[in-house]
This record gives sequence, C-alpha cells and structure tokens, in this order.
Amino acid sequence: MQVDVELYLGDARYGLNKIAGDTIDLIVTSPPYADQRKNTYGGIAPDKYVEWFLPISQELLRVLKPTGTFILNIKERVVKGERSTYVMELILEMRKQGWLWTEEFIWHKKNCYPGKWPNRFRDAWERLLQFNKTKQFTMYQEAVMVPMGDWSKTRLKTLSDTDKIRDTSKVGSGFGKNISNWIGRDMAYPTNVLHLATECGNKNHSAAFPEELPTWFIKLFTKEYDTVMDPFMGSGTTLYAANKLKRNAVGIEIIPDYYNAVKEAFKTTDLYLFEKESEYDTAINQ
Amino acid sequence: MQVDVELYLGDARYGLNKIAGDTIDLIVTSPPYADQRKNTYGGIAPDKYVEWFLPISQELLRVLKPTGTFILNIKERVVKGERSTYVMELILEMRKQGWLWTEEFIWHKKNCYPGKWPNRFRDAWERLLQFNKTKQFTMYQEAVMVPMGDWSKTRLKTLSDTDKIRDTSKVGSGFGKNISNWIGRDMAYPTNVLHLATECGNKNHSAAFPEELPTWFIKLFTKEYDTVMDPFMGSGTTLYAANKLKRNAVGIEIIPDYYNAVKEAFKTTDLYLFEKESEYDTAINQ
DNA sequence: GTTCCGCATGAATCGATAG
DNA sequence: ACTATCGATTCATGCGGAA
Repeated sequence: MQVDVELYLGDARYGLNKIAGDTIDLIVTSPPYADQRKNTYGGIAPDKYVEWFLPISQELLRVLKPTGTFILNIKERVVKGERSTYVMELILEMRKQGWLWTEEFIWHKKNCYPGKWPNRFRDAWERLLQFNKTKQFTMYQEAVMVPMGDWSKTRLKTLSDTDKIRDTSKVGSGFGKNISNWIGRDMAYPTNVLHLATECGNKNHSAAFPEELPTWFIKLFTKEYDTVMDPFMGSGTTLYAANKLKRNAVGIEIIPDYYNAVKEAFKTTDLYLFEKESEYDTAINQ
Repeated sequence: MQVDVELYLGDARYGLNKIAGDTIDLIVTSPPYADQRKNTYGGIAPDKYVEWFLPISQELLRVLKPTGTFILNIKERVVKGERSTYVMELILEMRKQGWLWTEEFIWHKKNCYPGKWPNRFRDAWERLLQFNKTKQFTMYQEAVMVPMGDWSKTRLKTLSDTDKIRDTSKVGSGFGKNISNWIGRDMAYPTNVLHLATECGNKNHSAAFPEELPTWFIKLFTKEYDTVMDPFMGSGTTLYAANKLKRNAVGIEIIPDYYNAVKEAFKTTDLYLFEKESEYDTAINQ
C-alpha cells in the first residue's frame, strides 16, 4: 500500500472546492493570524477575520468525514492593549454552521518569543481548538500515551516481595484496591495541555508549529492510510508529519514559493518512500 | 501601619454595594462555575451564567481603581460532549460594560482530576482572565521574576527563594532598592502560563486554587498597603495571601460556614500580626 | 533526623439507571 | 423525551506514620 501526497496551488476555498465531501479524516492547520505575516499573506484585519474564515470552515465541514476532527491552531493578537475577540466570535459562528466545539487544547510554548513590555508578559501559549462534525468521532488515545510522573518510578519500581505478598493477601481477604493494575504500568494518558518547544530554526518561511504538534494529533485522531489535510499548508509541516506516519496528505497553499518548495521536498527528500519518486510526481497535482 | 481585613456576609452584590467606588487595587476571584458545587452554592445553569454574573461585574467595575486589575479564574464545563460557550459570551458582554480584556493567563494544573473517557483527555488548565478599567493599570513585573534556570517552567515555588534574596538585601541595605540591582541577570520575567498544582489532601481548608495563585497576582499588581478584594471569598485563600503580603483585604461570602471560618481564622491564627489581636477583631466587620 | 511508603482526595466526565 | 443521581475510571500531590 502507498500513501499519496496531493498538493493544490491556490487559495483555500479554491482547493477545497476540488475535494469530495466526507473524505478527510483529520484537518490540522494554522491559518494566517489577523494582521500577522503581512509580508507573506497580506494580513486579514481583525474585524474582518471571522467573515473571511467562515466560508472556509463551511467547506472544511463539507469535506470532513463524520468521524473526522478539525484542529485549529490560533491565537488572538493584541490590539490597542487588548486581546482581540475574533477567535471567540469565530467559535460562536462556527457552532452556528454546525461544528461541535469539542475541546480546547493548550499548546504551551516552552521557549516562547523573547521580549519585554511594560504591561504584559511574554505570550507562551496558543489555542488548539478541536471541532467535530458529530460526537462519534474517532480517537486513538493509546497512540499518544506518555510516561507517568516521577512517583510511579520512585514507588512502583521498588515494589518488592513484601508488596506483592501484601497484595496477594489483600486479594485473598477480599478488600483493598487492586495493585496489580498498576504493576508494570508506566504510561498514562496525557492531558489537554501540550508542552512543546517552538520551531527555533531560522528558516525563511513564516514558521508555524513544530512537527511534533501535527504528529501528536495525527497519531491521536487517525490510523495508517487515513487522510490528513492542511488548507494553509505553508512550509508543509503537517504534510511531512502525515507522510512520515504513513497517512495520505492533502495540502493547499496560495503562495507559489511555498507550494513549490513543498512539492520539491516531496520529490527529492528521503521521507517515507512507499512508491518510486516518479509515482510521487504523478500524485502531486498541478 | 496596619492592614485591615474586611469581611461581608451576604451575596456578592450586597457586599459590593457597601464598598465605595474607585477604592480597590486588585480583585482576584474564582466564582462558582456553572452547574458546579451544587451542594454548597446554588449552582448556576450554563445558559443563565452570563446574566447572573453581569450585575456583579458591573459593580466590580465601579469599585475598582482606574489603575486596578480584575483577575477572573474560570473554566467552562463540558455539556453534552461540547465545551460550553458562556465564558466567551461573558467576555464579550463585559467588554460592552466597559471592561478591557487585557490578557488571558493560563493556569496549568499539574495534578488535574483523574479519569478516562473515550473521547476526551483530562482537563489540566483553567483560564485566568485579566480585565482592566484603563490601559494605564499598575504592574510590578519585578516582583514576580523567576530564576533564570527555571524561567521556562515558571516554577512558583522558586519564588520563595526570590523573596529570601530580596528580604536579605532589604535588611542589609534599607528599603526601596531596585531589585534588579541585586539579582541582575540571574532572573527573568515569567510568561503568561502558570504551573501550579491544586491543593488537595489534608489541609484544614480546601480551596479552589492554591495560595500561590493569588500570591502571584497580588505581587504583580499591588504594593504593600494596597487593597485586594475577593467577592467570592470561599475558604479565604485570596485574603490570606493578601494579609501575608501586607495588603488590606476585603472579602464577601454568602455561605455562613465559610464566612465564620475565615473570620475565626483571622482572629486566632498567627498570620501577619501587624497589630494586636484585638485590633484585628475590630477590623473585622460583622 | 531523613527517607520511604500508604492513603485520601480533588471546580472531572461519561454512560447507565432511575424518576 | 428529558433531567437527576450514581458508579467507574484515573493520577499527581502532600501529609503522616513507619522504617
């Protein structure tokens, strides 16, 4: 079996129009923030942001499978000393479109942007909004389990004969909690707070999120050979993560330079090569 | 100089009516969440939450100094598989009242409530919304600087070391020295993500948030002999923190048991005793 | 005096059962 | 149908007693 990489050059709505409904398992994207990245994306004014995004989210709702998930990485910027409210307004409007606002994960940026302001600290977190089409969405929680806290190492590791005997006697006497559930277990389910460093490499593209971010959500919400999409592909981080994890990938990008860079990378880079390079070539549209 | 502790028994609006306008430097509070704590507080339905809180926030706006700050600790609960939207609606409505939504801090709860569900991870964060009356609010950033080695973790426990350093320097050289002169490059400013464990276990009073939380904001937004208020006092965590830091404290509580417990604690406990116990007694209003 | 370990306890959430 | 209550699940933390 092979995985495909499908790239579209054009704005998000153009690319989305070409995608069939109910076909995408996971959307992970970080759209251009309001008034940010002016030099690259042109920048959407904060008060126009919601009306700009709603037609796109409408299309995302169409192409997503009923069991699929949409992860939106976004953070409101500061305007005249206040946090803008367009993210909150967007959530309220998307619910009217039919989206379920299932959860809000927090991306804690361990090495956030440096700086000092008289009335504000450094911003070290961003929102990761989870939207779904139905309550019956797919989730593979075991795929993202994390090592337990220190206490399990310091305590359970030292479980010796005494504890085992005591446990046995408890079981025999019919009360006490079952310690055997914990023995040999060193993994726990994560929480809705993700601790990741930001991409600190001095790349020329407007760096979005580190590859661990889409990787985490791809593991959590898809299985192999599912399809992952990023309608604001940018430098292609989501698509690389999907490809490495053997998921089909769909990317849309409006800026030719970015589009060509990603296209070139999938041709030449030694990522997951399930097919020959020429087959990659045909898989890449445009 | 002494610090006062002013307690009101009654609901928040009743107590607030008795407080003069433009007199409070900082409000730190954690109101009852929607449909939460039904056994103690009435429990406000999610769809009634905004209209319940708006008259209170209107009064908070009145009593706060123009340079003051309002920190609101809140988190929306899950209803039928979705996060409720009343917190976002509350922010939008409070802005219409005249509040500035300056910032949203994240409280990362390291020891969040356990549990496992098929479609959701454990909730490990809460919102700490910062509202202001004007852009010219007061902020003492140096008071909450953290050691450089821990800056990324923003461990508040290390703040106690900071205080020791500062106190030592004060004793040795007099008051009012610039802290940065003494600490220099070893210290960094924190971010807008706070890492704190909730208080559980065998303490006398179980509080909604750990004392480090109000302590941090009190240091950040007030100086000694300023006035700190909590209109939903509960077990009095905010007031204890304020008192220990030599700030005047105002608390309002609707449940007599909580009110009396706090009142008793301030009478008998060996907190910051700037005056004799009898003077504390007179400072506590009925 | 330390260190180690047992234990209770959380602003939780879901699904099933009951009124 | 729609709401109220209850059990099951799960894990970091600090306290207190024990080694």
